[in-house]
Amino acid sequence: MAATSLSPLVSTQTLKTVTNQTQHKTKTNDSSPIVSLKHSKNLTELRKLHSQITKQGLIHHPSSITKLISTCTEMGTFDSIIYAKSILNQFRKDNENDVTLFMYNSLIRGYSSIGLGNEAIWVYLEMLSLGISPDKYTFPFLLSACTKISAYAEGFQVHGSIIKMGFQGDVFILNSLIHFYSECGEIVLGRKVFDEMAERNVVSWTSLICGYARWGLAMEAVELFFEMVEEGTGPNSVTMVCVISACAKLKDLELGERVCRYIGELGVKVNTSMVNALVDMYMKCGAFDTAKRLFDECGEKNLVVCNTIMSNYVREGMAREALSILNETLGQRLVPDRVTILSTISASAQLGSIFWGKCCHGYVLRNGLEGWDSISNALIDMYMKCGKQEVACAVFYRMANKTVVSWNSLIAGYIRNGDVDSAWKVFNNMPESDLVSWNTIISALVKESMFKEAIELFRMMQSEGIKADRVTMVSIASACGYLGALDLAKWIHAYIKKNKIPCDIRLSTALVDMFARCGDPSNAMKIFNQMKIRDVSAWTAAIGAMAMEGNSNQAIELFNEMLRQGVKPDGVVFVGLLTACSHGGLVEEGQDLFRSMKSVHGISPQVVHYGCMVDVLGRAGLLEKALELIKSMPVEPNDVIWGSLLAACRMHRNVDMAEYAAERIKELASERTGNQVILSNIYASAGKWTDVAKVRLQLKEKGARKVPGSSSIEINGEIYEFTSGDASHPEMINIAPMLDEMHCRVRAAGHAPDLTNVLLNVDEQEKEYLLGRHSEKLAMAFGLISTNQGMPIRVVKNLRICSDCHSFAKLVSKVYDREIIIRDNNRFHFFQRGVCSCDDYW
DNA sequence: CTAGGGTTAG
Repeated sequence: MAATSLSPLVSTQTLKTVTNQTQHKTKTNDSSPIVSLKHSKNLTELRKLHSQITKQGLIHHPSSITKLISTCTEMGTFDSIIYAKSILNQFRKDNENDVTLFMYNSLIRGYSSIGLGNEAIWVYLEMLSLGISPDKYTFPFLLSACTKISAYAEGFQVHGSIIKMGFQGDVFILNSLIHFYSECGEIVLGRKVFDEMAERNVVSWTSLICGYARWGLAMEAVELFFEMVEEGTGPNSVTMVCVISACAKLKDLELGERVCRYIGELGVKVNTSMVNALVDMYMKCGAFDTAKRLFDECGEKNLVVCNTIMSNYVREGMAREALSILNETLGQRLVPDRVTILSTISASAQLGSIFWGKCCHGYVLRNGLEGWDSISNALIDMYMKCGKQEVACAVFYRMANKTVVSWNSLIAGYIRNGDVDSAWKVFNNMPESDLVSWNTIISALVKESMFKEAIELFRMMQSEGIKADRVTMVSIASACGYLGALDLAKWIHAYIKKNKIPCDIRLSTALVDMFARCGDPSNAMKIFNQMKIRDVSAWTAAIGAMAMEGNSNQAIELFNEMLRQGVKPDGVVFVGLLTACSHGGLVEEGQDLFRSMKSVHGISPQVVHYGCMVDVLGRAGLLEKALELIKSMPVEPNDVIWGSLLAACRMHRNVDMAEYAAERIKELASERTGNQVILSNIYASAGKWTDVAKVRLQLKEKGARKVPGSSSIEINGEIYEFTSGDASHPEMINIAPMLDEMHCRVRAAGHAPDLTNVLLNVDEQEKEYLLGRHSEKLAMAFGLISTNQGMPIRVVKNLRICSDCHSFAKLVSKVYDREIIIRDNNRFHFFQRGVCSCDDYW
């Protein structure tokens, strides 16, 4: 008949005709126009048809309603499913006894397909209330609904009903159960269902493999795959996609290629999804070339594979490559979606390209993508990285649904742009902070040298119930290292062990560095020796530990061992090495190493390396040689280089060369004030007070002040800080008498104050007083009264120790029979029985 | 009933 040949895109006019023709048959005959409309994609037409027929009161047959409903639900759009529900509601009002199970099954499936799992469950409950029992088709739909909204409790109840109703032999239903449990993270329960199945098919295996892969049990997923193949179940392309993505997660290329051999052997159909999974795996395993080749080989690309390769490039920091893929995507006339744009925004952020960033933002606005929070979050990040704080804020404040990530991106952005105050304000005002928020702010404090505050925040974070991870601990270890607080260091190490925080190469390296800076090289080396993999940074930390201790030979030995193990040196490790040489006075070795940089390792020495060499030569008193080296530099020497020479001149009291170096610094019009301070020290040492006054005046004009000397000491886990001449310290009542006593006893032992270390041109008595109140002396005094005999005293000083404090500390160690350890900004000084480990050479 | 691409901190 004519009705059955209706095309899906039939005109309204035709519809009317057809409807009129078949009116009288509708009541009794199932072959109504509705049947042919099943393939219609047009809801408007369906609506018209439906209202027309109902207006005439013609449709009352349950099977016609059923077909109408299933037609709607198969369209799978939001509107069509809502419409199907309204048809059912209307029908039920008049003919409650005629509603069928099939109608409900259709609706449950429909709601589930558009993600409205809750509605699906409500429809199911309504069905039960009408006394209609579910059948074997109901449960997969229902479980899929529960899966979509992670309705664990409901799904669990459904499982109960399945058993009660005796459906536990149905493969379809059990597969849905496995899928449900796997998605909800209850992989053990999924496995149980799987194990108890009498017969399994590909979907059973695949669902479980996917579950394992999704929840980080990638190895189990791959093993299950091999088991499946062994048992004789052939994988399909879905299985392959899952297992390949598991290999990608494992970053195991060899395993991935082994898995891939089955594609050919078992004749699995290769589709675009599989190509995509393969490209992703090769990228994640670092085989960019293979991935790119595979990508290039599939002539017609789909959007997903373009997105895959792009996002991988972005993640690896290869923004240029990502943008070239975008070009190709557009060339294929593919329309970028929000994932494409997300990667493009990140690429723009990486390049700091405000041009690309603005293009993206425009595209987002034109296509109404700003409602996706991840897009807006990426925009905030991008504008921050391009230095456009105001625009980033504007995007942030326009967001209707800000997430933690939005707030975190804002905080990180402020910090990147040096506005720690704003970051702090945002952090305190955000509705809920997560681990990332805390890590961001803690690492910012460390960068700002606010170490005590960083540790305080770490403690606060724990009292808020947020568990630290290895990122937190890297920051905290580094803060502790700068504080030189050994007890805290040991506590941190124990904390990591106790809380089973996984120690990756970064954290281990941070711990090595921490113990090194806290003056515990043996613990530093213990951790270093336990490391399974060591990169250049790890070796550098260990070498630094030896350098700080003044154990230069061991530092060089470590370096040689590193080379033997095939680790390629970089510029940074040479800084540590050359520093070690200068501390140990190893001129020959330093020169050899310096030369080997270019000739053996192909590393061109940077300005900083020349600076180290000037130190090496200068500290050995080879001032002329140092000057020669500076003059031979291929690049223009900067203020740091001249500053090193200046420092050497100070040590060897060569005023003429010091003045020459100072002239060069002045020529460079440097903003750095440290050199001026050194210069004024030299003049002061030489007794040229008028010159000192001149330099200090220059400093004043620039608005700079000498960094106040400060020392810290850790007593019973508490860190006490002292600044030079600070009389207001709460502990001063106890410290002052102790200090007096120390001065008396030390003077009796032959100490004469070295007044040249005092800058200010004040009278002799005043100078002596100021010198006697240097921060390291205050800390030493406090250490003596707060610790028991036999306990070493550990002090950390922010500047280089002055020569008076150095000889003072030597005598204190002798008179009081105490081991005194002072870490200045350069190295460790171990004072024992009147001698220092640096041999008075620093 | 089963599948693939995504933002933030170090």
